[in-house]
Amino acid sequence: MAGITDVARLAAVSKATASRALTGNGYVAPDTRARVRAAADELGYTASTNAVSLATGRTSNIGVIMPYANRWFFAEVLEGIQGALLEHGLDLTLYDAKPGTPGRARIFGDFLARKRFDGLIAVGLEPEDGELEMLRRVGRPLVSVVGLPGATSVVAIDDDHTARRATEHLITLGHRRIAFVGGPAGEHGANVDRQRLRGYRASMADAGLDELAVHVPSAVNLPGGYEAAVDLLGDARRRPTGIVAVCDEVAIGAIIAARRLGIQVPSDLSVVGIDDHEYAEMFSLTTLRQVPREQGAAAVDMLLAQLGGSPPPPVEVLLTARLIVRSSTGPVDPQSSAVTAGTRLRTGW
Amino acid sequence: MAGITDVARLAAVSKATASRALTGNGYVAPDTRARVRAAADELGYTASTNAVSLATGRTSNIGVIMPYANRWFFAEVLEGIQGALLEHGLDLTLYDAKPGTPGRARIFGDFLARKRFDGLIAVGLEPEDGELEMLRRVGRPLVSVVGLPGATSVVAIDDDHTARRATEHLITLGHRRIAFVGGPAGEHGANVDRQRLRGYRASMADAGLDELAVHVPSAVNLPGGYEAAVDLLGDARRRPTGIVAVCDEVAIGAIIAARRLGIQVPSDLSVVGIDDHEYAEMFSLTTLRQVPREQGAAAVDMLLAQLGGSPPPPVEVLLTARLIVRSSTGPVDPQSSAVTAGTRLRTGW
DNA sequence: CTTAGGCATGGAACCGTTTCCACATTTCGG
DNA sequence: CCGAAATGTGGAAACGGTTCCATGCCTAAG
Repeated sequence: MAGITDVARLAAVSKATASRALTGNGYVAPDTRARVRAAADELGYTASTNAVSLATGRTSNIGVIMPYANRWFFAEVLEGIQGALLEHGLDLTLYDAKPGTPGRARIFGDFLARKRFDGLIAVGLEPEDGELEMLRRVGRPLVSVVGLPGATSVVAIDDDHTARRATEHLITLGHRRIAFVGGPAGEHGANVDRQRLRGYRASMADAGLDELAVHVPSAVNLPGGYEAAVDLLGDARRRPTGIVAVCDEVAIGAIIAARRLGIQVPSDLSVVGIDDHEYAEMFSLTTLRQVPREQGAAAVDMLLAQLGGSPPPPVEVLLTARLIVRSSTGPVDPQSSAVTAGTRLRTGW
Repeated sequence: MAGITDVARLAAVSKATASRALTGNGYVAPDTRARVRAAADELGYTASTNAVSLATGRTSNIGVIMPYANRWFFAEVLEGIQGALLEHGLDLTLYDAKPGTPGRARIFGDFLARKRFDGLIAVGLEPEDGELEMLRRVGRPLVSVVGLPGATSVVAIDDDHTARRATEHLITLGHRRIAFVGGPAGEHGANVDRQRLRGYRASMADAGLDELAVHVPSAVNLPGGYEAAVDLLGDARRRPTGIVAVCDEVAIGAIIAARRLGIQVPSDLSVVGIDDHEYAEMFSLTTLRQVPREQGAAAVDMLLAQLGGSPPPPVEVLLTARLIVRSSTGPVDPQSSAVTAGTRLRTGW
């Protein structure tokens, strides 16, 4: 492998000059620079990142820590981050810190301590124990996408408000019996889900519908939404006319459940989600669109700003989700409450 | 930040001894080692990875390059790799090389050339132009999960064989009109998809059913499968009794389409997929299970083996997919071919 | 009782850059 | 025309580790 010494020799200059010519720091005569460049090209020279980092103290690498890499939101954010970093010529090191695993402890204990990065982006991280403190102790700029509220600069949508708008959308359409499907049972579960639930409750309360508010917890994915909806919709007497789902996957699960139970969407049941998942269109799902990819890119921008200037006070960027009306929601049908068809699960598809 | 010099001073030994004590290379008296360890702990010492890499030539980092990070297969493989690396204390740098993007060119041109890793895992990579040559020129051990056949060590399932078994499963159940849904139109599309199509065709030919073989191309995802199946199933006369889908997502799309068209699964239509996607169970999908997570872990093992000893000849590890029979497939129903219900799309859900 | 070899340690070179500092040469305002 | 500032270059010192080599001691084999 050709080193800068080789380049310098070939260009007949000193290492120092070669370095200046290639990095652009300091004075170099134009033709000298050209000669060095040519030599570098000829030798196929690429600076050793390790040596550069050691000398400058700057890795050109950003760490990304998230609890999952295989869920829609996280995967999309990851792609957004990756794309933005790519443009800046920065590498990305991924830390997949699954809650409650021994691996997670190692990540916080060992991996982060290596400081292989100039800055860190935490996505949807809900710190346990002393994890927040450990993040802090790393001593690198930290930006988060969802989560770590107050502790760092954050980019996210306003989950409370978004759930409110989803609920209001149904209320405006005349719905009163509106259930919230998905998310945490009790005090557990992700912050995001709890906030959305809170937004739903607030919205119901504002409309004087406290009494009718119902929360059906579920796993936050398609099968979870399906099962919860089967439960909820199976009993015709407590069946709502509208469902606010904690996210699109749950909403789609609910739609599939409704379909299986012979309940027509939207004439018998309106369903609204949050996300605008890649499947939303296929299921004609009305939803509040967020674009995780943009959130990832925004986080990169914020981080880079911090890497440049002095650390700004923690900033909170709240993006607004846009309501995308498709045909999973509609006005409440005065007839529909009489419908009793399909209360029993049919078997098979 | 405490350096090894500080540790050495505190433990009253030389840098050399401190290094040996901490890395475990070379002779160190037990009590000296203990003293150094204690000093390191007290100072909260963590070796600078850059300095270590520079001195040893070993980054403790593995690069992973894949065209997508947000598709089921890729995300699962990624988690498998991450988990395995975590156990070995290795970091993971992710390169998301989307086909045909300018970013991809930069990744191959600049990013990989930095050699920030000891080895590289390519997942489902289909090299364009001189990309294979560029990968080679990086000069680091390379293992791939799916793709790069022959060029490197590979771990994958035998797609041809797997599709064959899926097809044979339906044939054994008495099906004759079996269509293949999903994948490439013409010569384009992913290698994997082409191989599966080939396996299907071969199996049909073996059973003397060449004439009945039908391929309906589609985007390789849920909506793609849905649309293709609506087309295929819409016309009762050319409707098959069985569908082999290129993957589970497409299969599920087809099941949803069938359901929407009023076609009963499995009595009117059997559907078999490949993957055992996380949604497969919910849809009672019969499928050939592959476990991408294991493939990722296996790739890590192979790579680590290469990093240790001398490079072995390219090895091909073909995993066997297991047939998981659920209730989306069943014996062909002699009555069912007479069924004509639901040929027209109903609107709404 | 030698002496070869294992054990334990420290000094110094080295990994491949960047950058500080010193020095020389221009350029330019006054 | 002169001195200061700007420009251009090279030597050498970092950056923070690992490892080669030399040294000295101790043990055990011959």
